Amino acid sequence: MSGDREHRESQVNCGSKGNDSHKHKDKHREHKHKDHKKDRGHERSKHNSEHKEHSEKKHKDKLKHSDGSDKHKDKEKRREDKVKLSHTDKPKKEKENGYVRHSSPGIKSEPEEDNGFHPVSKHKASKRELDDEEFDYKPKKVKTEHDKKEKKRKHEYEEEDEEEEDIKPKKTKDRSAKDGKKNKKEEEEKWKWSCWINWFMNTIASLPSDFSGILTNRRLQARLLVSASSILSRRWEEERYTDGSKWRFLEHKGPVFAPPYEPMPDKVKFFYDGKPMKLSAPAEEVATFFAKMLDHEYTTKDIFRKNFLKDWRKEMTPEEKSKITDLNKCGFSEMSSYFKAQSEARKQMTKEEKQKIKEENERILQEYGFCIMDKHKERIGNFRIEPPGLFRGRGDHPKMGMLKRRIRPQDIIINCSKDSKIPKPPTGTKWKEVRHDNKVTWLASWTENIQGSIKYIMLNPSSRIKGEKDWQKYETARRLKKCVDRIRNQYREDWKSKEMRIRQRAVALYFIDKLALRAGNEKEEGETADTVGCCSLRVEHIKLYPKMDEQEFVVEFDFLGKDSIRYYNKIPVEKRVFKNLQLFLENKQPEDDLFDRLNTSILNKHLQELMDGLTAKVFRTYNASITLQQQLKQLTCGDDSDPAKILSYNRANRAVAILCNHQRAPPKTFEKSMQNLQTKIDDKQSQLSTARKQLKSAKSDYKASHDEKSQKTVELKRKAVQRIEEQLMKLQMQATDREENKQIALGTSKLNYLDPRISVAWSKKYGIPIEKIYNKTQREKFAWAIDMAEKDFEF
DNA sequence: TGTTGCACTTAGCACCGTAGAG
DNA sequence: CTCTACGGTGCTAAGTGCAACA
Repeated sequence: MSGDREHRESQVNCGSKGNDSHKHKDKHREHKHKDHKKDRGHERSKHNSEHKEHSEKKHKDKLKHSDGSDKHKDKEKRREDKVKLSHTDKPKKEKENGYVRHSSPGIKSEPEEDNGFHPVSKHKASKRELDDEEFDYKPKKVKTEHDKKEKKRKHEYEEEDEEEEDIKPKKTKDRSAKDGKKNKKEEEEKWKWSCWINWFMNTIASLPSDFSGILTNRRLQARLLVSASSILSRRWEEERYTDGSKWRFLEHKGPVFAPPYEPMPDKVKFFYDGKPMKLSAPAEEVATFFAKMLDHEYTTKDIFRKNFLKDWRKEMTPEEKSKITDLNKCGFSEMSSYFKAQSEARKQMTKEEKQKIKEENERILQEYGFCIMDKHKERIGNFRIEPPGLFRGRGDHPKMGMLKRRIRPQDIIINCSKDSKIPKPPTGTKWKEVRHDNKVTWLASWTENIQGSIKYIMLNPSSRIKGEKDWQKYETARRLKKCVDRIRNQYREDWKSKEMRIRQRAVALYFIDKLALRAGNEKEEGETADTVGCCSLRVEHIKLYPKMDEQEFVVEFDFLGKDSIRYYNKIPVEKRVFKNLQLFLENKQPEDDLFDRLNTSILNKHLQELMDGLTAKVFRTYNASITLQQQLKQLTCGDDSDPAKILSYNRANRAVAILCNHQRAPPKTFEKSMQNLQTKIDDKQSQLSTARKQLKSAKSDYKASHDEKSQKTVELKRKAVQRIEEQLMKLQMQATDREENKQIALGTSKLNYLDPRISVAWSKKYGIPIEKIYNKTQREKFAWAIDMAEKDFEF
C-alpha cells in the first residue's frame, strides 16, 4: 500500500529548478509602469471588460483535468499531474494571530455582501492599456483608520477582556453549569468553571493520601471547593496577561522518549554483495530504517538513496564504511520480511495481549500526557519525542532519505515554572537546559537535524491557551469583515498607482483575497521542495490569456503550493489587473519573481496599516468563514431531512475546501467502495418496492376484512416502507457526498479556517445534533464555541 | 533593509480500531 | 464470528509572521 498516493497529481518531477538565478529583484528596476507595451495578446481589447468573474463557481465545479497546453519552455520542470482542481474563484482568507477585539456577539454589519466576490466593478474599462491616468491618483489613504492607534497589539489581552469583563466573579456554585440560557458571557464562564472544578477535583485526588484522607468528608470538600473557587475564579479572570506572558504556573513530567533500538536477531541477516554481513548496532539500526521502507516508492528515488547512503555511512565503523559503498549491493530483504512478519504477529495477538498494550499506553498517557498550566490540567499535544528514522519530505525534497537522528535527553530543553516540580530526565542523563520562560507556550523543545529547526512539545488544541488563540484568530477575521470593503477599494485604487511596488502589492493582495492564496514567504533554495505562495510566484507560474473561450483577461495559475500540492486555476480577472500582470512580466525570465518588488513582510506591513492585526493569512480565514456562512444560508432548507441538511453542510464545507485548495489523494479503495455503495442502494430500492407491494396488499386485505389484525399489518407495513425510504435516502445522500468528496479534504478547513461558531449556530438553528458535524476531538477543540454560540450567531 | 531565529499554525498521510456487512 | 471499509488519531513536515539582529 503505501506507495502510490504520493504521486498524486501534484508532484512535480524533479526538474531542475535549480536555477539559482533568481533574486534579481533589482534588475528589473526599470520598469516604468507607464509604458505598457507588451500586450502580448494582440487585440487591445477595446471592449469594456465586463468581468464575468465568478461566473461559474458553484460548489460543483471543482476538479478537472489539466490540459497542459502550452508549456513553458523554461526549465523542464513539468509536472505530470493530471488532475487538478480548478476552482472557481471565490476568495478566502485566513488569519491567525489576531488580537481579539470585542467579540461582540452579533455584529452583523454587512449582510453578506462579501462573499468574497468582489463587486467586480463595472468600471467600464474605458481606455485601453492602463488607463491609469484617467483616474485621479490619490495618495492612498493608508493611515486612515482610527483603529490602528487605539489598539496596540500589546493590549491584546486586555482587549479580550472586554468580553470577559462582564463576567463578574459570579457566584461560586457550579450551579451555573445547569440552568441554561444565560447569555454568552455566562456561558463562557461556565466553561471556565467546569475547567477549574475539574482541576480542583484532580488536585484533591492527587494529594498525598494522608492529606486526602482529611478530604474524604464530602461536606468539607464542598466547602473547600466553594472558598477556593472564589479565590481562584478571580485569578482566572485575571488570566489575560498584559505583559505578553502566557502562563504563571506550568508543571509537567517531560517528554516520553522513543524506545531504544533492539538489535536484530542473529538469524536475520543483512547481505552485501550477496554475502551475509554482520553490522554494528548503529549501522544496523539505520539499515532497518531503510528496510522498513523498502516497498515505499521513494526508496527508488536517486536523491533518497544518495542521501541515505551518505548518512548511513556516517554511522558505520571504519571497516563497514570501507566495505559498503554501493547501495545497490545491499540486501535488506531478510530484514524487511522480518518486520513484515512482526507486524503480522502484532495483528495476530490475542485480545488480552492487545488489551495489555492498550493499558500500558493509557498509563503513559495519564502520566506524561497532561500538564498543569495555571490551575488547569491540560492535555499535551505531542508528548512523545519523534523517533529516529529517515526523513521523508513532501514533494521533491532535496533532503529526502537523510537520517533523522535519535533525540536524547541532553538534546532537550525543558520549559516549566520555577515553582513547579521539575521533570526528571531518565536515570543517568541530563536535560540540555531547564528554563522558565513564560513568554512562550511550549513545554519542551529540541533542534532537529535535517533543517536545523526547532521542534516543540505544546498543548493539545482543546487547551485553554490554544482555544483562546483560536478564538482571537476568528475575531480578527471578523474585524476584517468590517473593513474589507474599504481595503478592496483601496487595492483597486492602487492598481493605478505610479509606483511599481504599490501596484505589485495591490495585485498580490487581490490574489490573496480573491483566490485565498497563501502569503508566500521566501524559502531557502535547495533546502526544501520548490513550492511557492503569492508573493513568491514566479513568471513561469502564470499564463495570461487576453481571451479564452468566452472570457477575457484570463489568468492561468499552475504552481506547487504548501506540501507540494498543485494549485491549478484559470480565472478571469479585471482588465486592470491583467494589464498590470503584463507589465510585471516584461523582460523577465520564467524563473524570475513575478512580484519582484514585493515580499511578505512588505505586504504585511501594509496590511497592518490598514487594520490592526491584519496579515495576509487573515484573508484566508475570513474568506473561508464567510463562504461557509453564506453557503449554509444558501443551501440549507429547513424542510429537508436531517441527512439532507448534513449534506448541505458538507457541501458548504466543500466549497471552502475548494477555495482553499485542500486536496487529498483519492482513497485507494474509492472506486470499489463507491460500487459497494451503489449495490446497497440498488438492493434498498428493490426492498422498497417489495415493501410497497406488501403495503398495498395489506391495505386491500384490510379493506376486505376490516379486522383489527389486518389494520395492524397495514400500520406495520406503512412503517416499514417509511423506514426503507429513509434508509434509501440516507444511502443516496452518502453516495453523493462521497462522490463529491473524492479528492477534496474537508478536515483542514474545518479544523483551521471555519469559525466553529458558525457551525454551532447552524446546528442549533436546524436542530442537528452537534455530534453529526463534529466528532469528539473536534468538539473538544471547539468547546469554547459550542458553549458560546447561539443559533443567531453571525460571523 | 535584509537576514535569521523562533514560535506557533496549518497540512496531508499512515495507521489502527471498530462498526457494520456478510 | 470474521472481514473490511471508514473515520479518527497521531505524526511530523511545511507554512506564516514577528522581532532581534546585522
